[in-house]
Amino acid sequence: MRWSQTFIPTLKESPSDAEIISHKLLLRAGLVRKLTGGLYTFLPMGLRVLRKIEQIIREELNRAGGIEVLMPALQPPEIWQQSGRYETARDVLFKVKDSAQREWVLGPTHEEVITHLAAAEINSYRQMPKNFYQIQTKFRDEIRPRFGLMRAKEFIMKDAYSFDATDEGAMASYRRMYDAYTRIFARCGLKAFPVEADTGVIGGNYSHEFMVPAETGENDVVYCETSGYAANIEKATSRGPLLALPAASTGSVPEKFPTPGVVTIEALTADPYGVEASRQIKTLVYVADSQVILVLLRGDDQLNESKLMARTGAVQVRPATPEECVSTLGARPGSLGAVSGVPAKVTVLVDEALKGSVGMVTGANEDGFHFRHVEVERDIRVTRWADFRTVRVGELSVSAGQPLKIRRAIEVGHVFKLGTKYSEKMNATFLAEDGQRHPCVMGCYGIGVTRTLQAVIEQCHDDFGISWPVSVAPYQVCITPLSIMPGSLPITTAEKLYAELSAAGIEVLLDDRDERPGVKFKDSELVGFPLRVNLGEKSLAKGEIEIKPRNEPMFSVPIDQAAARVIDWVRQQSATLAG
RNA sequence: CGGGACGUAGCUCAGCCCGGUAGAGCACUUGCUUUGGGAGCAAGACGUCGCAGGUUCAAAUCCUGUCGUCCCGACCA
Repeated sequence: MRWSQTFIPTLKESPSDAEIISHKLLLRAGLVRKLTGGLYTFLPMGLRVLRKIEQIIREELNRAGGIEVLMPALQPPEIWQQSGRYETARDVLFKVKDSAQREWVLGPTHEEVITHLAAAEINSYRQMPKNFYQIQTKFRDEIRPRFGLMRAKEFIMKDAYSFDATDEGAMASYRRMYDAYTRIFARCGLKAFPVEADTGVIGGNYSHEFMVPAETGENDVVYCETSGYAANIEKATSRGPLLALPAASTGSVPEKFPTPGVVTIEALTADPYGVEASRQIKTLVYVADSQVILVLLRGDDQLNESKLMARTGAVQVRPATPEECVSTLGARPGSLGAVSGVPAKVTVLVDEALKGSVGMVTGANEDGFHFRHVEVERDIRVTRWADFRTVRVGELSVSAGQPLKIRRAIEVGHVFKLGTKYSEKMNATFLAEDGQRHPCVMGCYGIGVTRTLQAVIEQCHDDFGISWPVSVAPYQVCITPLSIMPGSLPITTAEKLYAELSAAGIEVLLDDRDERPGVKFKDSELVGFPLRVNLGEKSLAKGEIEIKPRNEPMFSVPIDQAAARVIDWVRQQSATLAG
């Protein structure tokens, strides 16, 4: 391809609505253009990268036994009602009406469609395992699209769904996909690593997210370098808070004392009270699926809502309003406690960090008063103990007892053992060897294709622009003649090299624009081609061609060896990425 | 949905406080010069100042509303 024939609108300056580096580079390198918030047009260079990532995904999934299908993006709401997600996924569902005022759903994912298919078509254990996948545009009614392709209203996703006759079979399918994902991201040149993920209301222990470390990511990953433990902070556990609780009881009974105007943990730590946050009990009132519950944490801990949902099985949780607090406990937030005045029907969930705690301070359910000398196990009616707190950096890992670290990351993939949640609801059953009907055991597996593209940029760039791994680069080589005067040595040599490389199957872009060398150099570095070949009068006169890998120093080779050296370089880089 | 900021040329932005002929740089067109790291000179084209009302002799500028964008938060199947 010739530069003048394609369309690469590069920009010197970043549009002001781009915040993070990968978003700026997407625009500056002419890969995409914004139509409106969360909706982007892929231009030729961006589309080529996208297709390459898709191709890597296809190859690896096919190798892992996946079979490609294509499901409708437009879906009837009935199947969403059947699975129950018409309600639970309400906030992200795009709905449209046709001319007859009939409602349709634009699919954010396809569990319902594929399970509907399986229900009709899979009747025997002999038809399994099956693993269907597709690469398709998804729609999600994001409240706040941001960061370019990272979080968009419309995005391309690879989604796969496995069907097995047995739990062991489902685990094997899961493992195959986990391994395939590892290879896919490695081939894309991405340093992505799997972390344990929250399984939400479905439960179970089999969910991993593939994370790309990046400060601009929207996830916090907790990890231990010694044991290799890594988990999404929604799921992560530790050996508990670092600060130990006081060992000795400070009094035999809870004692009420006045705390006028004190409504925060922090205010109680100040004079004249001087109660450290770790000696306070934080009493949170939540509404879990319309049920009012209390959650008690140590004052210096934060509630982890994902854990709350996982432990209670609630589909939706939210903090209670001040009015709901008053009607339940008789006091406003800031003076709440569970020592007295808790209605018998209200569930009291207590974080395990409070186990054995004595000499604690908590609200008295009376505005302006707190209790001191509280012993949780003695003075509070505990419905259930569990882990509800958010892990903090430096706490010790459960397995190795070493300090945990936390870092930001971009989620690019997710593997999830679903079990029979959807197959039961949508009646996807089969006849097993034992002559009985069983629900299929399912797994689902997603890769954000457009997000992966941007994650590569986020990870592979420098001050000059993008630096594509050769496996996903829009073109592997950019030939840059410094003069395009017809008949001049640079352009004739360039044409010859272009023909040789193309014949060898190398993807080459020939920068045939009538631009000054500086412009061509800057543009090729901005767009990020892995290898550039400079053809200038001076070096050609010496019988040499300059080869400039994007990330390595330039070197010169004799003209007649140039094609072979370029081909070698590209093949070597490709081989490295292919593992 | 709450809090904040911003909408002026294709892009980045100034002008707005204090109302009076709509600006700069980059990009674009033409010519000349230049030709190994985002060139120089000259000429040129490009705008209902987001939109709608209002105040005023007069509104990019002041007021009200509205739409859009971005940031923080809430949300994230």
